[in-house]
Amino acid sequence: MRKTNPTRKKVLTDFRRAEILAAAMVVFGKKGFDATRMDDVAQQARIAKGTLYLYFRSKRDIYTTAVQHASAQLQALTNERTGQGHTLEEKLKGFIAARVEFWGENRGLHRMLLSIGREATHHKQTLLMQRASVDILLRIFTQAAESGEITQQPFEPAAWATLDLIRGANERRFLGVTKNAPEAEVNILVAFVLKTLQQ
Amino acid sequence: MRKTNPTRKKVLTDFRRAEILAAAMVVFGKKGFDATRMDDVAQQARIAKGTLYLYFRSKRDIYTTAVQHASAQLQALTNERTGQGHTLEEKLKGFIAARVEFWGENRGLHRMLLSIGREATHHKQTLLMQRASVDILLRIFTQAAESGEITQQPFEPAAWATLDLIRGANERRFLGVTKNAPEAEVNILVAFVLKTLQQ
Amino acid sequence: MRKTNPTRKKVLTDFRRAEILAAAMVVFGKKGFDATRMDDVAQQARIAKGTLYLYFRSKRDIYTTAVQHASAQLQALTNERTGQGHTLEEKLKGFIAARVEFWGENRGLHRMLLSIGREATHHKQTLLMQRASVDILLRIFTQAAESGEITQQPFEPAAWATLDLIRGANERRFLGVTKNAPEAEVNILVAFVLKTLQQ
Amino acid sequence: MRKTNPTRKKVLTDFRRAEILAAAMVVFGKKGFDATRMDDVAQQARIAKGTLYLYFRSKRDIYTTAVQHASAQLQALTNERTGQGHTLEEKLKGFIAARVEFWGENRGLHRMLLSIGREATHHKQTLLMQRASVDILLRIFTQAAESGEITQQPFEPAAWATLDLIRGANERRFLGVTKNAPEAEVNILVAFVLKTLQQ
DNA sequence: TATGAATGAGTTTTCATTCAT
DNA sequence: AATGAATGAAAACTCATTCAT
Repeated sequence: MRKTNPTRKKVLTDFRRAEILAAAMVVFGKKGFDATRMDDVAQQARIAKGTLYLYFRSKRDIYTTAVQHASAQLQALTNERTGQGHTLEEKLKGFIAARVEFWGENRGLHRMLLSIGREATHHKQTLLMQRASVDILLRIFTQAAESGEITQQPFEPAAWATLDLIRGANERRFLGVTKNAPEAEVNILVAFVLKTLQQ
Repeated sequence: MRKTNPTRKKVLTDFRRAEILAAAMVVFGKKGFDATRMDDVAQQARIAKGTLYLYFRSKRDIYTTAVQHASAQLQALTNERTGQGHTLEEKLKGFIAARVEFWGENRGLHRMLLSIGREATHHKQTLLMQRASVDILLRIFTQAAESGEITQQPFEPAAWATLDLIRGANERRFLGVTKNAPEAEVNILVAFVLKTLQQ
Repeated sequence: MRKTNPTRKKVLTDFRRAEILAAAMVVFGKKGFDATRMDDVAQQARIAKGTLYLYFRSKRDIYTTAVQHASAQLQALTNERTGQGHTLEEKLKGFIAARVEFWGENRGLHRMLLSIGREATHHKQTLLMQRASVDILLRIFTQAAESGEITQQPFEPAAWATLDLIRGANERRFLGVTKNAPEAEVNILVAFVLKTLQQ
Repeated sequence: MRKTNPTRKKVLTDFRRAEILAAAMVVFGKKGFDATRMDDVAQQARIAKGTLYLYFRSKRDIYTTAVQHASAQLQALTNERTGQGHTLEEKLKGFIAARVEFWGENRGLHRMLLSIGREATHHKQTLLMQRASVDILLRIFTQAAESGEITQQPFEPAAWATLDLIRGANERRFLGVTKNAPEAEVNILVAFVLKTLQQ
């Protein structure tokens, strides 16, 4: 008769939400927001359509939450990877490796997020996420300049260029255009970016 | 009994098709494929919705044709611009300028085409278009290597990187993140790519 | 090629709207707002479901418009009928006859409107309509008092009572509980109300 | 082997059913049948949604039972109140007071019951209930005629009119249109009905 | 040829009812 | 007996496509 431990309930709910988000990422990633049917998400999550609405308010709610989720995960992974490095090259490698790994494991999401969304509503979210990444890079570059590894210069263009190169490389890997191993891919990208920062 | 010159007729038809395609590019570019309504396209083209179906079989048909159209236009512009140059830098500048100009005038299309489409059906088209661009770059790079301007190396990575950088720069211009004049943008990009090709 | 006379178009649109409203009144009246399916309305109007949405924004829009329509019609009929009378009895007869006739011809609507709607959202509309009727009665009663036909008194209770009696009588007629001819019904009601106004 | 007294069990069951019915009356009255959610009823009854189905077969079953319940209660109260009176006025006052009190305490139910229901299934129930009330009134009126208090006449119209007036008065009180105290309201109604019965 | 009103299949969302715990 | 998460049928509404004019 008594309510069971509310924490227990919350854990279960969070678990279900996570399951649904995982399923949604797969389907949204494969088909995009518009072409995704709630039926598809439900089927992927192996639950009934109506159940989705016990955990999320709407299709858009699922999408938005999935994006925020992914974004947070990526930032965490980036901090972890870049924190381990000391030289510019090490930090840069960490930054890039985080993105190659993360998107490699969340391929669907990549298109969902990094190709600037078709729908105007998604632009802001995408830009915010990119902005956060650029800021991390700027910090890395500035520190390297302060420690004399590279010369001072306006780093913003190089930061954006770095993101552009990573995005392109990932896309081509996911589409099978290129077939480098992740580590090789990372090294190629690091080399490119370092060249970019040279005088 | 027939009076109308069939050629004359064809010209008219082509003209109408072109008008519709132009309208469609605007709307598809602004809203994306799914969010675009046939009503929107008709209104933009200043014709009745039903008329669209006299010139195209379906919404998807309009989309596909628009993409092919744009692709052809871009190739033509690229050939023209790169043909005028003699040094690596001149040809590269032509290549990049063609893309900055073209997409600047067809902003809508940019998202429509260069962000790898969400639906699998669009991938092929996008990749074909990119492949054509990469091939042109490879030719430019190889000629420069032959003429001793740069050292021989596997140029494919640099070619793809060039496209990545152009795409990113254009996106940011269209979204207002960066505000460089076209010429300045081109110069920045050329410099980046040349660095990329250095030892 | 030229647009046809815009008036012509408006006439057609109004006609369609009227057709849909008529159909909607029948179905809403029979089943009530919630239990009515848009399919039902469409079928009753002999058009496709989607067509409803070319003329009305939503189910509620159809309902609201139908109510306003009916309300306006009733007011007009009331003014016509009461305007013809000179004595209290004649005017009262006009007022009541208008309601017996009108609802007799729009039975469905009667339940839709006069049984105070179940849903809170409909109360305001219903009350506004009743208020308008009460005001007409008050004017009639006051004039009769001024001309000495009846004694001055607070007329509002009698006005509401009049509406209550008419509603009940109509309901019973429509449900087959009573079977008086309309004229007889009107006379009975008039007699009741006149008694009510006596000292 | 059985231990539990079946009567005891039945008492418990009846108690639960009564609790649920009370909760249901509140919610149905406030929102109407269609707009009421089983969740609402469960919450109001402070039990789980599933539990409702241990005591009732369906939403409609709850509704129907609630109506019958209310109807029986009203009849009982009416008998009690009218039984105390000796003159026409006293009995009539009892009859009306019973209805003003009862509905005042079960406001929700009022709309649920007395506004002739939208769905045909509800009509019969409502009519049966009204018929019972009319019969009581007829008895009161006939007795008064026999004792010479009023003259013989067809009393059915006056009986129905009485119900109409009570219903209207109650509705307006519940909606806040009028604000008379219950006793005042009763007196006004009695006066109206007595006038109605005069020559 | 051009129109735009009409269509109805397909989509998101709701909620009475069921059922595993 | 009680719970409340899960279900899926059903409803409102959209929009690509058709077709009578």
